[in-house]
Amino acid sequence: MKEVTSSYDAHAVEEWAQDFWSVRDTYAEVQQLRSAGRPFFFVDGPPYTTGHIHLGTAWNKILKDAILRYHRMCGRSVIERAGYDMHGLPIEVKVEHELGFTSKKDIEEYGIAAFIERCRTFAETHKDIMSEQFKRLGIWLDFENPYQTITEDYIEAAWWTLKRAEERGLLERGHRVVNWCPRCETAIADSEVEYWDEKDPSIFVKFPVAGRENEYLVIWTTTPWTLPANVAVAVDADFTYARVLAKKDFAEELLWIADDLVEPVLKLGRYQDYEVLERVPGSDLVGVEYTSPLAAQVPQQREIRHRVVAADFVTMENTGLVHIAPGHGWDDYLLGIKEGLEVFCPVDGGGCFLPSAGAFADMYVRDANDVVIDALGDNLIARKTIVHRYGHCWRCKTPIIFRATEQWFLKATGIRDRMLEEIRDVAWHPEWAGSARFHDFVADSRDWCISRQRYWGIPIPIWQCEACSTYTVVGTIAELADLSGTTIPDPHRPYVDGVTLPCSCGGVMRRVEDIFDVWFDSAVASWATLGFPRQREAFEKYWPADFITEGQDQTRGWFYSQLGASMIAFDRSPYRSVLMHGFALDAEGRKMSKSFGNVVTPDEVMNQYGVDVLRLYILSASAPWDDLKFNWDGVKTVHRAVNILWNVYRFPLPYMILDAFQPATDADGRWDASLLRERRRDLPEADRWIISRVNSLAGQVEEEMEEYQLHRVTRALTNFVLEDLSRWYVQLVRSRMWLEEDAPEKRFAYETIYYVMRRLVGLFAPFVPHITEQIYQNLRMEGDPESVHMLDRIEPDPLLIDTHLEAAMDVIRSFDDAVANARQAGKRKLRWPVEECVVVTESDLVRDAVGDLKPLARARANSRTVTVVEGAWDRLSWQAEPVMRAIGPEFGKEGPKVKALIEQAGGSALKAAIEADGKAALGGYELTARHVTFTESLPEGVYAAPMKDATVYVDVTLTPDLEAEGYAREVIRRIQEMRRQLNLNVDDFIAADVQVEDSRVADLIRSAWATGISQEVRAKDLVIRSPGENGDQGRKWALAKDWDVEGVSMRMGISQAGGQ
RNA sequence: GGGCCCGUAGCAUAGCUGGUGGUGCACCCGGCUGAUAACCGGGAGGUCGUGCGUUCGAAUCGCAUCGGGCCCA
Repeated sequence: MKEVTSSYDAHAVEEWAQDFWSVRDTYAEVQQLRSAGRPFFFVDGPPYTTGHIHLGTAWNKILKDAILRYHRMCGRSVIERAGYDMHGLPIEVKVEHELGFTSKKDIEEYGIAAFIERCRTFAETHKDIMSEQFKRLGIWLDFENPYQTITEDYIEAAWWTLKRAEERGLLERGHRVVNWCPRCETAIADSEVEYWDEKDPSIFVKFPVAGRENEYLVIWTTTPWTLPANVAVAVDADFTYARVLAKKDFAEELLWIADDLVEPVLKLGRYQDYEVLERVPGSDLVGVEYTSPLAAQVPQQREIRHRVVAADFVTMENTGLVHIAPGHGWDDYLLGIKEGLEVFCPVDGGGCFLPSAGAFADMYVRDANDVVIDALGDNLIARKTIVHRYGHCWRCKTPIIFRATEQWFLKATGIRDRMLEEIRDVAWHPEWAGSARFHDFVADSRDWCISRQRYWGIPIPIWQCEACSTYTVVGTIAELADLSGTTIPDPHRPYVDGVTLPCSCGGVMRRVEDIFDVWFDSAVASWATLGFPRQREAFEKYWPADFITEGQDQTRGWFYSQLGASMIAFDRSPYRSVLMHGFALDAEGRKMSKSFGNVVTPDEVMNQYGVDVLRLYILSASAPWDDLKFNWDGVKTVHRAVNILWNVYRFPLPYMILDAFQPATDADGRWDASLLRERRRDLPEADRWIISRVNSLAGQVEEEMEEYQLHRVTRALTNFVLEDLSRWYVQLVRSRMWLEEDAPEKRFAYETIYYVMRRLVGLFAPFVPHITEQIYQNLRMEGDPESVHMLDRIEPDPLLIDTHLEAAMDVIRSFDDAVANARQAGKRKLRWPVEECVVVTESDLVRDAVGDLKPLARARANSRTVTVVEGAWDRLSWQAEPVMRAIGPEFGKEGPKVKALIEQAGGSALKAAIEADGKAALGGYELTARHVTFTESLPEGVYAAPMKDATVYVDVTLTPDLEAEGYAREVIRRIQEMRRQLNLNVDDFIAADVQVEDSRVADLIRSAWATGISQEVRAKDLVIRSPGENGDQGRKWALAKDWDVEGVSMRMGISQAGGQ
C-alpha cells in the first residue's frame, strides 16, 4: 500500500486507469477470464455514425457498460461487440452538402461509385471518432472489432433475411402510398418523418353535383395541390347531411354540408342567410356523382367519374365531407382499393406535377397551392391559413408529400399476431414498456416499406427479368456469383447494379435499383453481429440476445425493426429482455436542441468533473426509464460524494503504513477475510457494525440489480459512503488510529477498514470503473486478481450481517444527533465534557441499544455518564399553567382564585393526578386536562432534544474537573493546529510552552492534564505556566501564537524536539 | 386527435399494496480541526400541477384538466 497525499484528481485517476487497462489489455483479459462462464449475449444498438455523441448517447452506453460489467463480475461470459449504423440518407445528405449537390441528378453526374466512396469515408471517420469518445467514457465493448452495417458479411445477413421473407411469402411488390421526400426523391419510412408545426392554406371548396343545377358538395382541405388528383368525396354513412339553400349578395345556391357544421361553414363563406331544405343520412349521399372544379385545367379530370363514398375515418369537423385523392393519402388509397377508385398521382419524384396535371405541369406542388386556389374561381368558398403539425423528412427537413408508388414491402401485418405473442414472453423493464407501449405500437403497425430510391445503403438483392418480370431474391454473395458467373469487389451500388442473371425465359434479369430502408440494416444486427449466415456456430450457441437496452424512441425503431425482421427470419423474438431508458433533457425538462442553446455535452461534464462523476451522476439521477433532467448542481453533489469516497479511502493509509499493516493472506497470496470472520465476536461494535452494513449493502445491490434499478443501487452505494462510512464509522474509528502502541483495537480497525474498502470497490466497480481500479490497485495483495474488474461479484456474507446491531446503531446515531442538538442549545461545545446525559424513553429498542452500546454512546456524547430512564426522570419537573379560556367561563368569579391555585400547585403531582384519573382536586375545585397545560421545567443547566422514540437531556453544568478537561482539550487542539502549520509528521516529537493568563485555569490544567496533553501532542517537554511564573521565556520557538480560549488568553510556543 | 411515462420546498428527488410528507444541493446558524482548499450538526423552507370523486382518512385509488417528454395518427 502506498500513501495517497493528493486530493481526488479525477483526470489523473482516469488517465491512469485507462492507461493501466490499455497496457495490460485488461478488457481482453476479463473477457478471457469469463469465457468459460454461462454466456450472456448482448447486442449493442448501433448508433448512427454522424457528428458527435451527446448526453443521451453517453447515457445509453454508460447503462450498457455498467450492466455488462456487473454481469461479468457475476461470472457471465458476455458476448458483445460495439455496433455502428453506417448507411443511409443522413450520410448521403451530409456528403451532398459537402459537394454542394441539390438533387439526385448531381449525384448521378458525379458518379455513384465516387459518391458512395465519400459516404463510406464519412461513416468510417465518424465511427472512429465516436469509438474514441465511448472509450473515454470507460465503456468496455469490443471497439477493435465492431459490427458495421457496411461490411460484406453484414450485408449478407440482410440479403439472407430478405430471402427468408420471400420464402415465407412475406415479401411483396406493391403499389402503395408512401411518405415521400421530394428533395431526397425517395420513399421514407414512417419512422423517418418528423412532425412540427407548419403554416398551410385551409380552404373550403365546392364540387358541382352532376346533373343538378347550382348544387354542390362542400369539402375542406389543407393541400390544394392534391385537388387535381381528386376522384371521390367521402362521407360518414351515419352522419346527417343538410341540403342548404345559401344566400349571398342576392345569389342563391344549394350546398351539401354536414348538418352540425352548416352554421360555421356558411359564416366562413360570408353567406348572409340560409335555409335548410332537407336533411339526409350520409348513406343517402353515397353514389352521388360530381365533377371536378379543375376539369378545365386538368384534362384527366374530365375522364374521371367522381362519386361520393362512405368511409369510417370521416369526422364531424370542417364540412364533414372529405376530399379523396388515392394517389396522395394513405386512408384515401385504402379506401380507393376498397371502392375500386382510380389511383391518380400526377406528381413526380421531385415533387413536381407531371404533364398529366395539365395546366399545372412542372410546378412544384407546394408552390402550386396558390395557382390551384386561383383556378378554383367561384368554387372557392373560403380561404384561411392554418398552423398544424405536418410531417417532414428527418434529414433534410423538407415537408413530405404522399405519393402512390411501386415499392417493396414486408408484410408485417401478416405476422402481427405472432409478434404480439412474442412480446409477452420478453422480460420488459419497466413492465409497461412492453405490455402497454410496445404492445400498442405493434398492434397498430402496418406493412413495412423497405425500399428506398437512393445510393448509400444495402442494395436490395432482387433481380427481375426485363422480359417476363419474374424476380428472384439472392440470399448470399456466393449465390450471386454462382448465378451470374461474375464476382464483385463490393456488394454496394453501383458495383452490384452491373450484375445480370439469366432468366429461365431466356431474358436478362437486372437488379431492381432500390436499396434497403436503413432501419432494415440494424434490424438484422442480432444475427449479423454473430457472423450469421456465413458462420452458424456462434448463432446456434448464443442467439437470441439475453439483453438489449435503448431509449424510449426505439420502441418504434430498433425494438420494432429487430422484432419484425426476426419474426420473418426465425419466427421468434431476437431478444429475451429489454430495458427501455429515457431521454436526456435539460434542467427545465425540455429537449436539448442546438437551436435552443441548452445542449450539454458529455465532454463538458467530463472536462469539469471527470468520467466517473458523469457516470455516477447519470446512473443515480433518475430511474433508467424516466427522463433525465440534467442538472449541474446534481453533478456537483455527486462530485462531492466521489471526493468523500476518495478521502475515506486515503485517510487510514498513513497509519496503516506507519504500522506496516499487512492484511491477512492465504497460501496463494490472496487477501483472506476468514480471520476476520473467525474473530468477528472479538471485534469492537463499530467494526462489527460497518462490516454488517457493507454486507447488507451487497445484498441490496444484488436485489436491485435484478430489476435494473441502477438508480437505487448507485444511490445506496453513495449513501453508504456518505452516511455510514464518512459520517459515522470514520468518526468512531479515528481515535483508534492514533493509538501509539500496537493495540488490538487498532489492528481491528485496520482489518475492518481494509475489509470494507475491498468490498466497497468491488460493489462500486461497474459504475465508477476508474476510481475503483486505482483504489483496488493500492489495496491489492500479491495473489489477488489483477484488476478490480476481475473480481467476482461481492456477495453478502450472512455470517457477518447483524441486523440487531444495525438497528441499535441507528438508535445511537439518533442519540448522537440529539446530543449535538441539546449541546448547541446549551452552548456547550462537543470538546467540553459534560457530567450527565439522560435518555428518557418508552421504547425497548432505544433502551437496549443505549444499554448495549453505552461506551460508544458515552464517547459520542463526551459525557461522564449516559443513563436510560423509562417513564419519568426524577430531575424533571412540570410547571402547571392555567388555561383561562376554559377556567373563566366555568368558574366565573372564582376564576382568579383557581388560577392562583394552579400556579402555586406542584405541577408534577397535578400532572400525574390528571393523567391517572382524568381529573384532580385542587383546593376544592375539580380540574381536568382542559383547564391546565404543562410545560416541562428543566433543571438548571439541562438542555433537551428529541431523538427517535426518546428525549435526550444533557446537563452542561461545569465542574472543576470538567472545566480542566475542557481547557486541556482546547490547548491540545491548538497545539495540534500549530503542529500542522509546522508541517510536522504525525510521529514527530515536540517541546511546548503554554502561558495561561488566568492562573486558576493554569492550575486546573496543570494539575490534572499536563501528562495527558503531552501524550496527545507528542510533547517530550511541556511547560504550563501562569503569567508570573518562569519558564523558557527566552527560548526561541519554531512557532509561537497567541490564542483566545473561551475568553482566556494563552500564548503557546512549540518546536520540534531534537533527536527523537 | 390517440397511446405510454413524468409533474412533490429555489433546484433535484424518495414515498405511490391509502393512515400525521422524507432526503440531498443551495440558503442561514453552529460544531469539529491528526480525511483539513476536507468533515459534521442544527434551522428555515411544501396549496404533494389543478379540479372533482371514492373513503372515517388520498401525495398514494378513480375521473377530468393543465404543463413536460417519447411515440403514433
